[in-house]
Amino acid sequence: MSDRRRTNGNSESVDNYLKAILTLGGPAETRVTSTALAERLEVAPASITNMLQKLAAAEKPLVEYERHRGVRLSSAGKKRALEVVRHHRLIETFLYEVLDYPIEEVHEEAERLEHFISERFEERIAAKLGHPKIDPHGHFIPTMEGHMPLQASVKLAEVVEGGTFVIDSVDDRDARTLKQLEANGIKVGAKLRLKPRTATEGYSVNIGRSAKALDLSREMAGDIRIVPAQK
Amino acid sequence: MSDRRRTNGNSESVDNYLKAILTLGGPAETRVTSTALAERLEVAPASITNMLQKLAAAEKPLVEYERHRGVRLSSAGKKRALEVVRHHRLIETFLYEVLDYPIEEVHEEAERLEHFISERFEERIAAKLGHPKIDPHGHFIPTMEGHMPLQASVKLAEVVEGGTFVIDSVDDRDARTLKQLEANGIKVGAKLRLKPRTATEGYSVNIGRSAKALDLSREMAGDIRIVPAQK
DNA sequence: CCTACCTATTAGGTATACCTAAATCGTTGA
DNA sequence: TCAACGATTTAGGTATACCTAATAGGTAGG
Ligand SMILES: [Mn+2]
Ligand SMILES: [Mn+2]
Ligand SMILES: [Mn+2]
Ligand SMILES: [Mn+2]
Repeated sequence: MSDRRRTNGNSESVDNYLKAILTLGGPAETRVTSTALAERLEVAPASITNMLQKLAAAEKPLVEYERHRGVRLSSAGKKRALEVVRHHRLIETFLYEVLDYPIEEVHEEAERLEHFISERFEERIAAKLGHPKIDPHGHFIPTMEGHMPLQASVKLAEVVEGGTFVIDSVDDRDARTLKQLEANGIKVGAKLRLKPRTATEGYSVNIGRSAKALDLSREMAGDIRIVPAQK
Repeated sequence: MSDRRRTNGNSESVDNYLKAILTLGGPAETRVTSTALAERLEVAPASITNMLQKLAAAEKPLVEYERHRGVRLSSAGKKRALEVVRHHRLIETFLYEVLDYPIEEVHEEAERLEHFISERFEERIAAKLGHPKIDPHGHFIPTMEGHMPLQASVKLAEVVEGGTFVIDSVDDRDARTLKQLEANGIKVGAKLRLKPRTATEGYSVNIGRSAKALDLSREMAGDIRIVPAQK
């Protein structure tokens, strides 16, 4: 099967590069370095350079690449990246809602299947789920047209002032941490009181109306995004 | 992604070879020729020879191969082939029952996804469906342990005497023909009266209690399997 | 302003899974 | 028996997507 490409025409690898560039470039779509991609994709830097040159040289380039200056997505590349993200998040939602997966296991399965489902499959699970806008981790699901609102939340680990917050979303990539969060009642939509941070201290929070303070590991704090609670 | 292999360890290609050998070898597990595989998999004969030698030479061989004498599955190969068939048929059932796919579209999607789902996914859709034994085309779904009853039905195209029959199963690989069958009410479990065949004639049948005779194309007749009606 | 040092690219390889063209094997009919 | 023919295998390539080692580029501190 030399043509290990799906309906759309990109290989699984290419899809993963595009998604990584989308994520690492952030909403500002800043250029992404080879090293950053190498780390994210767990591939040697030399391999990254190779792939980027190939993607940039294609008839219909998926990225804009300048030697030694990093890459950004072309509009075709961005379109495809958002489509893959849509697949990923719809699949996660489906696995969680319909197939009763544990929250920490949806990501890995979605990471594989996102590349292989047809447009029909995408459409059918979206319909079955009532065209959801948010996945089980609190992330926006891009629309069929490739639109996605930008995230207003901030990383808990970066918040200094204390206060009451609502959990906006959690990172989905580390199953272990995600399971710990879940076990401590840290899930999307939950309320959380955060102690003001004093220099060296860790992160001490109260979940919901609990009086018991919970000390978050650095990992946990880094994987949680929050927004100020209403009023 | 040089390691384009799933949880289990075989590539998509290898899985497809194993499945083809299982099917072409039939219940008697006769040796399958390179040519037969080449046709089935739409791959050049030379490529078949290459792959068979690789599969036979592996530490844990998936096939028994003798130069110029064809291949058969080893017991490891058979185990994996049945697992892939189980995936395929569970996915088809799922697409049909849960996602409301048209019958003629389930096969193609299953053909891709069968290689990429996890054991958990397999288990969850099986549970959701109530551990079905038969897929939407009337084919047995191998059990988790790798058992599959053998098919008692015969090809309609090979039946000479007339009589009343029940449609046991239909071939799933040609979407066009399958759609035609469906459109004519030819579906699993339906009753069918077949005129005795006179030498050159085609296949004339009545579906259900219909008085209108239907002339089947060679294609259609070849894709239907039937069993004598009870009593 | 120039060297270290880190980043990135080039060069040269590997494995998988294909392909075409050129042998070679096996069987069968004269 | 044996030559011819079709089936099968061998030989030699391609494309994708990786890798390691060697080289070159950029920049920040002295
Ligand atoms: Mn995810
Ligand atoms: Mn992926
Ligand atoms: Mn099928
Ligand atoms: Mn398949």
